[in-house]
Amino acid sequence: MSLLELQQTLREKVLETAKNVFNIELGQIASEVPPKTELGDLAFPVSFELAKRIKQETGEKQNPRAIAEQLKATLETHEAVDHVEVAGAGYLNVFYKRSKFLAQAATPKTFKTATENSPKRIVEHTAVNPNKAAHIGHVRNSVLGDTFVRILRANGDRVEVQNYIDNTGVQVADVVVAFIYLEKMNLDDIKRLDAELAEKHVSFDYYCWDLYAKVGQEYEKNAELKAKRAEVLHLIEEGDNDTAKLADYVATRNVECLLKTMERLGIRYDLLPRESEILHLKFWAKAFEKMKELGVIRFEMQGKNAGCWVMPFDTHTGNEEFDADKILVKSNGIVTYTGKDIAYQLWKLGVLGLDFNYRHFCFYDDRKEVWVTTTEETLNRNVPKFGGGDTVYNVIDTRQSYPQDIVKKGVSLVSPERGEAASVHLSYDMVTLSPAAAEELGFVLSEEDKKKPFVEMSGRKGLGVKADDFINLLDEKALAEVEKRHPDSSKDEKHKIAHIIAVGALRYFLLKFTRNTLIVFDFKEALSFEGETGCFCQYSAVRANSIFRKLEEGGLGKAVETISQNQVNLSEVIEDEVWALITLASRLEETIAQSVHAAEPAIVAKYTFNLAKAFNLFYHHHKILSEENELKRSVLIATADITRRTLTSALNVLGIEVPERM
RNA sequence: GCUCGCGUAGCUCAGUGGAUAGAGCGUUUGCCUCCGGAGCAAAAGGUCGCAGGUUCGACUCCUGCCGCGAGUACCA
Repeated sequence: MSLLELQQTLREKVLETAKNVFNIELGQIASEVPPKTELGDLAFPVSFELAKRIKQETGEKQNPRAIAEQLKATLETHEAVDHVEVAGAGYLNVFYKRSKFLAQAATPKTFKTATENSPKRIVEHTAVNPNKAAHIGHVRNSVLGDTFVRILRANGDRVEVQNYIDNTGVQVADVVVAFIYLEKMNLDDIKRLDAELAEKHVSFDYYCWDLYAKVGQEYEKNAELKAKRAEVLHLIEEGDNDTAKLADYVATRNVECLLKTMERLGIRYDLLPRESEILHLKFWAKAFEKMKELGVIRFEMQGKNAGCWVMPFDTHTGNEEFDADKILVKSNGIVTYTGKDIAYQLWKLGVLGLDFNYRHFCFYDDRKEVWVTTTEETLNRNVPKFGGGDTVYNVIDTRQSYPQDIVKKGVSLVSPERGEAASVHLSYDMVTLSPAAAEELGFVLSEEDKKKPFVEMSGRKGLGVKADDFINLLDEKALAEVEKRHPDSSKDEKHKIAHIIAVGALRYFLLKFTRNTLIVFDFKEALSFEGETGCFCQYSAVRANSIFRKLEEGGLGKAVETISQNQVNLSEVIEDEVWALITLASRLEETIAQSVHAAEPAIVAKYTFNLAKAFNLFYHHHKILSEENELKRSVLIATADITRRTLTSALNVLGIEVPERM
């Protein structure tokens, strides 16, 4: 029986007793982990609630402690429970049978795995405009999304990962304007440039990063150039012309670069849905039709929105300056981004009534395939079934909460049976720079900016820490540390270890903050390998593993056997501190469930760190291999094994590997 | 104006209505006769923005206020 199941059984026992003894239907009751091991393993603060209910229903006043005493007996009948104590004003504290618990935990367990019938979750994340290199703010999105994907999988769900490519938007148009009018290049020139850059080991997306910043500055002083943007955008949207072909090349190359960057962090995708297909396959027309039919949107005959199709939004109150309704189709007949997004979301949920066509985009090194949408009918019959999620999670920053609310509402009006709950905006706050960090990067700040607590990163200004630059910095720093400790390892080995550490540092740094915390990026903190870091967690696991390298052959098996044969005697040997570690290490499954429920990856990150910390404490207090009492030694070995397995699993859920040594 | 988020130790942040509010960093002081010091231990540090309310019990829920941020485009 898993810990979760045990908790549920005990909860039900309490409910049952409340009904039988006091004739009270409690519905849901809370259980909690007591603040200290000495206080037990599971607590029910249920007697307070019961006392109130009894008074309400019978007028009889009962002491919560007396109520707890009566509940105590039934819980103690459970085979996994050692004893129950009534504490404080009426807490019901349950103590598990330590030996039985340990014997069971000593056998390795795996996560639930998804089957074809498991609910399908679609997670859309990354969605960097394909016109430049990704910066650290984009990485927060991807790491959050990717980690949530891993959390869902560990929870036994079926997951599809999408990275939306806005290949026909203004940001791509800006870079295309720059190529054509500033650099005076055509498609062949760009291809030549691309080859030259490759020789110089300059990434195409880095070149575009600078170009994008350059065109942003040019717009400021050149109105004529800025006018080109609308013209270029129109040509790109229309498709089937030289400008659109050039734009497609630029966007595709940037996507290729992006996928490489993300692969360095262990982040992968199943499908790249592109805006160009949403346009050309007329997804919007279909959604528009449905929305009109169902009366979800209305055509404004008068007022300032005359000639537009709008969706009423009643939770906001408008005034002269701001409108409460959201325009989906402009008076010139052009659909807004939010409109297109509703169509895309309907497709993700499988209720649009249209589908994309798909073609191969690329393979990862292990031959896992990435697909991209296309307009042409595909001959390939082995295309996976994309879309049609039971739940769709959109990882998008919090500034887009309003349009996301509109999308959610629009979709639920078109498909009430799916409702608003099927669309989840997994929102998060920005990664910004401290003014000092921005100046460190060589940016000249205005006096106004200098006074601010943080400066927003801006691709348009070229202000930001590029993802690859930062990963390189972490790689270098980690390599220097590895050199110090393992000068004799091979060069490949050292690089490999350094990179695992670098990825751990970056991912953990971005995951330890809860989603709605604004991160002010600090180089020193983000580059740290000490304290609450990924490295700390990896280090604990590596040390745990090194115990088992030194343990005699078959030592672990022998320890487990000793434990299962001596269950009765174990209780004396399992002291509180060791027991605290065993129970903590048994809570990964529960933590993952919580994390899914709250859509909050930071919960798993915090858990992992706490487990690593608890292991270090254990490690310093016990000499495991030299322990002379065989029974105690077995307990220590089993505890270390449970911990390292859980720690490794938890880190993997965070997308962090455990190196052989470090 | 309205909507949403935030305000907790010097700094950066955790904290499903429950027991004495916790970490990391920083500061001070200890710990390698070793299964790895990228570590461990101890000390100092708090009016949980303010004021009411609900509750047996509030950092947590409700109301009002103060401060900060974001959104509120016929941009994407």
